[in-house]
Amino acid sequence: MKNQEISKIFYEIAEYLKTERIAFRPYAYSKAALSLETIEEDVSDVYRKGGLKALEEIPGIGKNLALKIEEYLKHGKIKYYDDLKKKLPIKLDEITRVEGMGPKKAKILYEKLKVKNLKDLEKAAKAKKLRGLRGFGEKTEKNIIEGIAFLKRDKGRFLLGEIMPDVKKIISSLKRLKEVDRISTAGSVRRMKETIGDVDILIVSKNPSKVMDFFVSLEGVVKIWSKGTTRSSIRMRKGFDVDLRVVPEKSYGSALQYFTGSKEHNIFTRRTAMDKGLKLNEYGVFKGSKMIAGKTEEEVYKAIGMAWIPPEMRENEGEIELALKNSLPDIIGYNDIKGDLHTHSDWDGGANSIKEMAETARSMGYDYIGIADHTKFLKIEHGLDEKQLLRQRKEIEKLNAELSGFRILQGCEANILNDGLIDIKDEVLKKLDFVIAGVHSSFKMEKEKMTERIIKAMRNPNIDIISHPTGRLIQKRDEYLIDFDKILKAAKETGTILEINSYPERLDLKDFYIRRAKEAGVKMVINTDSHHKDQLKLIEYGISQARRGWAEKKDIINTEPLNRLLKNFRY
DNA sequence: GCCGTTTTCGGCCCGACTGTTTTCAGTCG
Repeated sequence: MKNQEISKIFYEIAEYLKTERIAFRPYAYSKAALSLETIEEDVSDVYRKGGLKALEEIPGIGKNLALKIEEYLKHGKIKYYDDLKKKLPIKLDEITRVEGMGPKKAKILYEKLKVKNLKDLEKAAKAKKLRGLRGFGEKTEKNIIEGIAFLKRDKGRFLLGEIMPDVKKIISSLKRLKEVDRISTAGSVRRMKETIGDVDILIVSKNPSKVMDFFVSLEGVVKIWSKGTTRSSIRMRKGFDVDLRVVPEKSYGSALQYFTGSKEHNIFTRRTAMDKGLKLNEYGVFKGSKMIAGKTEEEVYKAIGMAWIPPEMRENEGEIELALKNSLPDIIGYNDIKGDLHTHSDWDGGANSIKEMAETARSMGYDYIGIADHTKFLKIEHGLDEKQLLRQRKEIEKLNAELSGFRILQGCEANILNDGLIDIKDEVLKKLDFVIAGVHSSFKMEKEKMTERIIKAMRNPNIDIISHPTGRLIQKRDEYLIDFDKILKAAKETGTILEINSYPERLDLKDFYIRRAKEAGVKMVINTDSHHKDQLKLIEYGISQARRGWAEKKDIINTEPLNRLLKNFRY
């Protein structure tokens, strides 16, 4: 798809234009770049079907940019961009990734010191050549060296599940401060995005300097980027940054709305407000100079004619249109799950016994738990064979006899072999309460073969659930190649349930696919894939992913009580 | 360079903070 390539070029052009101190045109280019990034259609298709006219229909693309897109599609390059690069032959995108380095500083460094890339920049800074240049001093030099070190160490984004425990700790420390009147996370943490760049926190306080003093001296702070009375920014030992903002009580709601984002959501909400003759910013909603809302998010959204939108949905993916009509989906809540169906016990090398897993599940208020240990093909995971599964069944029956008001279900996480067959005999699968099947080998199959492989497993009437259906590991491994539409069609036909795996590096299905599954009428289940009883609480991330995919309670089978749940299983 | 029931010109987000200056430019969100 050419969208991303062209989008990247437009973003770079915007940066180049900033070095020339041109006003507004950079803004137009970045807006167009963002637009290309987010549209679903391939620009080559758009152009093929409707030519330049159709390109101009894309928001943010006018005559001029349509021509540049055409040029790229035809010749694989854009002359305007090449000329800009010739004029300033440096790796702008690379250099501006360094915290504190923007396009204008980059230009100065090229003109004075011939700095062209990250390497040159590091060399010059370490040789103390930056200090003395206009706008540069010792501190800037030091910050640049540290910024480069950070870039080298990390890709800059963290898994939600990786930093959420730290975020909760920071929030509860701040909450204990008597100067803090109100507090909330904002930004991508509040939207529960699968990866987080930095953490935003918003508070109301009548004594901000006290709060800021406390904030910058929190346990684990390794660097103070900035400290003021309305905003401070720190880096934690783990490597992520936290931004704290203090806002007045009367603007808390609008500030929360503003800083929660996403950027695209905000652009659209502000535009909607403008259409109604109102102005929306972080301080409130204004009619002329009169403030008509701001204290709570609910009243802010109401003032611009919308229903309150759950943070997880705020990505400008159609939620605003629905909020205007007051017809947002009633997405699943964090307390709607009645049991976890994908957990591992010490039978396959997990940390805890079946009984311990069940007790933890029960203490979380669940009505049932499914034990789904690996099966024999996965030798590394001590997979169970037919005999062991039948023995395990006896033990679970015994445990259930001792329990009332709670039920342990026996499943297994069987392997879908390369040919789509399952590594456990059907007559044994039939005896279990439910069966999960997943791909755990040969991830690099061709798309068609992999799709066929999974669909064949779905057609086995003993298979109820497909675990982590796309196989991705965030920042580590891409999803395997599958035709998701075909998978959905087969799931619908066979009544197979697709898993939303809550494991922080999986989150599989991801939000985008969840939404498609929901639209296709395919049922899903939110599981943790726990190998330890403490991991059962990871369910929060599966639920947030489901919310980001607009899933409702009725789309998720493990929101149902036991008797209804069991009807979803075929044998 | 885009956009438009405020429509073909004049807006486009702008405030906070740092590090440099000696009143402000650059960066960030």
